[in-house]
Order: sequence, then structure tokens, then C-alpha cells
Amino acid sequence: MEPLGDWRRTHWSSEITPALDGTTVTVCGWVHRIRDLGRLVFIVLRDREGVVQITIPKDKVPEHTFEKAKKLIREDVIAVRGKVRFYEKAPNNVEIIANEIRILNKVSPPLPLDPAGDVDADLDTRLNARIIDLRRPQTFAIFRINHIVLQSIREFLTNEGFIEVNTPKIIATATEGGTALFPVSYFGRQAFLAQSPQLYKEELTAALEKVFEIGPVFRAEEHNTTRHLCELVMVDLECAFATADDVMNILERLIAHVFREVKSKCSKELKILNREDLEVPGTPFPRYTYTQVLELLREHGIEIPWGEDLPTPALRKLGEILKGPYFITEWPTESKPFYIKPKDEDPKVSESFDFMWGWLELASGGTRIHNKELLIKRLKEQGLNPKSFEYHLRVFDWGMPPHAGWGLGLARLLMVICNVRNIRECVLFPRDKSRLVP
RNA sequence: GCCCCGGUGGUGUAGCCCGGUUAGCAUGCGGGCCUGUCGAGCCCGCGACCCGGGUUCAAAUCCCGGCCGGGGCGCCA
Repeated sequence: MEPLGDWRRTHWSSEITPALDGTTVTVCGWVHRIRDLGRLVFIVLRDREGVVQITIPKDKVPEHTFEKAKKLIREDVIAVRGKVRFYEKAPNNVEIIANEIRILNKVSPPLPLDPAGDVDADLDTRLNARIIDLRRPQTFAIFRINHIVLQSIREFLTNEGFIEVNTPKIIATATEGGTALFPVSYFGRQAFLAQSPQLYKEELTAALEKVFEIGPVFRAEEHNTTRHLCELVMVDLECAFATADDVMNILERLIAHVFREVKSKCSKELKILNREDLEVPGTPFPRYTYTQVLELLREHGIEIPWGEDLPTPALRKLGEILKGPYFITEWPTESKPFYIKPKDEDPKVSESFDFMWGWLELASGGTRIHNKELLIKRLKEQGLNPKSFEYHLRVFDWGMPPHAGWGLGLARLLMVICNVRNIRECVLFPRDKSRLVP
């Protein structure tokens, strides 16, 4: 092992082009491949942006450089200083003739998987060695796209007048009932990990009016599927003086914006993922009421009693019928959480929506109740105790505006964009019932 | 939690149905040859049957249990 010293990268591998012929450069990265021909050694050096060939001819480089090159194995960390050479026989017509190599760190073999991708590995093996897995272009592409998705969401919502906020993830009581919570010990007191920023973001509309949060939520459900995790990142939005229709409109324009940005900024990544067919969806997205969806399913032989949630096989059938993005609106009030507003003219139906992509639910939202008495009534109807919500409910005495919002699962959106089947592919270090490490 | 399928060198696999070979292949790692490779090539070597019990002269192979994994479903404001 040698120190980095005063060496700093002058170019990413992808920036080494024939136009730099004759220039001395310093590149840093990992030994991707070695082609040792005896007195001529080729090192393929890989960094985040790609690969570049380092050429070490015995009779043209210092003796110690040649000796070091001979000792390298795959994934050793090196820095190389040398002269760029335009050469037709080299990959991409360019290579670096190494003058000096610094071996910054050695690998301790065997590696748990092959970053060069010559040998396949199971998802489980890949997740157990996620850092190595992330060196594969296919894996990294997903998270580069994730970055652009996050960036474009922030850009769009900021332009729409929303303010990004952060709400507590350690909370005192069960916020909404429903999903199971992870208990934590908070200096001897019982606390929980937040399942949703729902109540906080609603309260914030009474001051900041238009807010969004991108953050983790925690759900202690023992589900075992390709679309559920116990820790997930939600994009949550809440908007004062607005209804479900208004926030659906924001959501569909946001989705189109995200797709547009990914398509224009991630063409390389989409190509790696075989997703060059990605299309920016046209707005507005189709809207179907819950009742219309039941009718549609009935036409395809699936009978679901009005009022019940849609089971997975029904969703899959729906995904065959409706391929792209769409909304399911006007869900039965009973099947939605207590804070969702029932329709004034027909309280059995709520001003709610799910945002779907094929069979996959990406987001849900609706108009919220801002009337305290109605909210208390709905709490009781859902079997919840209003006393547990007193800190939340008192805000409704302080001038709560009418408001609406939604929550969008970030990784599920990424699944759609990248066309991957398992949500674990779209989370760096996924947490599910059985996986707590790494 | 339920159902189905699976578990063989570090990784990915063949063999299992129909029990008996030195458990095959690829990749990797170690050694050797090689000055234009580009998933370099060639030669030599290293390294594996998830755990426990049962059946049998004999188990990677058949049976039972456990653990782990994959898929489906359930659960999922």
C-alpha cells in the first residue's frame, strides 16, 4: 500500500479521449481487468464513469512501474500517472502509457462476487456485497437515475411554490392506526418509528401552506413481496387551499417532468438498463372511479364486492388491461384512513385517489378533513382514540385551512422507470422482514 | 403467516428423476509461457455437495426435520 500523496485525479476515465494525445494525466480507480502478455501488460482501470486502458510495455516504462503492474489483481485500488496516447488498436483508440503506478489498496481475495459481470450472481448474493454490486454498471445506473429523479422532484415542486421540510421519525404514538409500528426505547419511554409524515405535513399547511418531504418511513409488516419493504423513502406532499383534483394535477405533471428529466439526462443509464424505450407519459393521466374499476374487473371475470380493497390478483389483471399511468378515484370512505374527506353529497365515497402504474400502486392521496368535529367522528368510526391525537387535533382549533396531498413511494417509481421487478433492486440497502444487514 | 420451488468450490452452474467414477464446467485465486491485448490465449495447481437424523453394503442423489434463499398469496395509513 502506498499513500495518495499529492496525487489528485485530473480526469475521469470517460474523459480520456484521443484528443488528449500527449497529455500527462492522473487517473484513479479500480483494476477492472488485467491482460498480461508477458513483457506487455494491459490494465483496464475502472472508475465511477467508465473504464480506460492503461498500457505498461516493459521496455518503455520505469522498471518499478512494470513490477507493480505485474502484482495487481482485480479490484486493487490504484492511481496511475502517464501519458495519453492515441492508438488505433487501443479500445476507443486511446490508452494511457503508465509512467508511475501507486497501489493505494490491495484486495483480499476471494471477492464475494464478480464486478466485471463475467459470472452472474443472485440478488441475495449481490445485496450481501452491495458495494461490489454497485460497481456494476447495471446496478449503478439505477441509482444514478434515482439521483436525477430526486433532483427533478425537488426542482419541480420548488418551482410550484412548495417548501421542503423534515418531520420527526421518532414519534410518541401510533399516528394513524393500520400498519404496525416499530417500537423504540426513548430514554426509558416508549416511542415508535414514524410510518408516515401524514399528520405533521397536514399541520404544516396551517403555516407553510405548501410543503413536501422526501424521507424514510418505517412499517413493521411481515410482508414478503417484491414491492414491499420495512423501510422506504416516501415523497410526501401537502397543499393548503386545495382538493384531491388539484394535487392529482400536481402529481401527474410532476411524474411527466421526472420522466422528461430522466430521459434527457440519463440516456447512458437507460441504455445500460435496456430502457431506451422509456416514454414521457402524456397528461392528464386517465381517471377511473373505484366503482368503474370494479365494473372493469367484472367484465374480465373478477368479482369484487363494493367496499373491499383490490387483492393482488385483481391488481395484476388490472395491470394487463390498463398498462400505463392512471388514477383510481373515489374509494369507499371505509377503506381509507380517518383523515380522508368523505364526499359531501355521498359520504360513503371519499375524495381520495390511488396513483397506479399498471398493477403497481405508486402513490395515494386525497382531500383531507379540516373540520375538527368531523375528524373526531371519523377517528372514532375507525376505532381510534381521539385522546391519542390531542396534540394533532388542537391544531385544528388554530385555523386549519382546507388541504389535500399525497404520498409517493420513491423506489416504486424507480421500479417503473428502470423496469425492474423487485423493489430491492431500487434501494441501496433494503430492509425487509429477514434482511437487517448490510 | 400460508403454498410452491430451490440450496454443489469465493461466484454462477452440471450431476439428483434412475444411489456406486477421482463430483464435471466456467469464472476467480496461485504458478508458468507470451510485446497489442480488448471477456486475451495456452499449460499446471488450489478450492464445493447447507445442518441434523433416517433408509441402505453404499447417499450430492431417496425419506423426515431444521435453517437459509427465490416466487406466489395474505397482511399492508
